[in-house]
Amino acid sequence: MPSRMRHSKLPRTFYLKPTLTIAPELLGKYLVRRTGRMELVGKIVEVEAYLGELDPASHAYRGKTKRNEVMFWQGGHLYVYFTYGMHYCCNVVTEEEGIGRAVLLRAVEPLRGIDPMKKNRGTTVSPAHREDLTNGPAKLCQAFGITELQNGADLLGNEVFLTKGDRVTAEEIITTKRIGISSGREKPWRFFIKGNRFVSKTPRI
DNA sequence: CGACCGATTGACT
DNA sequence: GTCAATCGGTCGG
Repeated sequence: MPSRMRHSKLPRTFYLKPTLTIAPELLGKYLVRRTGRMELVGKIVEVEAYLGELDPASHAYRGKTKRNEVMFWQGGHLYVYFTYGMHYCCNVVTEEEGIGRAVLLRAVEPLRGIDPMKKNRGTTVSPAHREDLTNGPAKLCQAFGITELQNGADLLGNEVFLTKGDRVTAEEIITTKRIGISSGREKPWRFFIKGNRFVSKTPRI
């Protein structure tokens, strides 16, 4: 595929579909982060869907609050939250305005800007293990310089956005239960690319 | 207001 | 395998 196709920004309509349709479609898409002259790019390899009022594990389960209000914006915005007193995680907001649903980005494969990603992650990252840069939701936010300042960012803007990326076939997609939650455990709403070494570690169930 | 805990990570036994 | 870090959100009193 020509590079200009892979790097064409996803349109608003992509984000307005049902969340469980969008989640697996996000696999293979490129996450692009621009800061000044720097451009960081990673291919999305693992995601989880959070279905608002239908989902006790979702921040939006009990309705809109100051913290989760971005989840209720129109699809195609970035919802960033702070957790464990030290980590940020980012989500792609989905569906129409007023519906509190989103897809958590759990892991990406670094494609461009590896050195600045290493710098953002700090010296604890071994150079021998490139996957340690972005194989977890908080790791990828740190590597991409995503913080509360990017909460509410429009994915049709130029600060952070998604592009068409690489084609991923249905046969390459594995569906499992979600990770690290205490309610809604049974829902098979985690999706990742089979065999990709940048997928986060799966704990025993 | 106090207590509990989290869509995690990294260090350590 | 276990566990501390570290603080905002949430809920009960």
